[in-house]
Amino acid sequence: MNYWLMKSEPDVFSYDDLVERGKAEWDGVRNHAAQLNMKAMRKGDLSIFYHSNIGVEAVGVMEIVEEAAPDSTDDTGKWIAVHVAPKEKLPKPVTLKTMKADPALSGMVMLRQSRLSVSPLSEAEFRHILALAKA
DNA sequence: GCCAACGTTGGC
DNA sequence: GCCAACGTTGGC
Repeated sequence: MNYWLMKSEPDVFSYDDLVERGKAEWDGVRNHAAQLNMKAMRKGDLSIFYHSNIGVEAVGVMEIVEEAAPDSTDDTGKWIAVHVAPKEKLPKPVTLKTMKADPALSGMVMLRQSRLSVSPLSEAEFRHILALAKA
């Protein structure tokens, strides 16, 4: 099982929107590195849902429920998307500031490449973020 | 609103 | 194939 972190601007699509919908296509990703990460996702993988721009914090956990398939918002046929479903809302959001300040998370890909919208997490990083959310 | 990081485009 | 110009993302 692998772990991921995916970003969305909450005024466009928030974790609560995902909860309301129950299941959603993670579409609109137009970056090759992020696409490669999505192609590597397997059913059952878990991902942190992160709110960029507004909030700037990890807010929930979601599960990959369908692996890479053509992005329905793309008419060139070049881009893929996965489907996700909400798993757990974090009891307390974990802010970017907190993650940056935590030595246990210093290797996080997202911290090193802030513009990458879909990035991998190690199992230790994933568990650590959950622990921070419950502290 | 500004700016840094970085991806893409296009001229050569 | 290089690199300058430009656009976008995302934090502050």
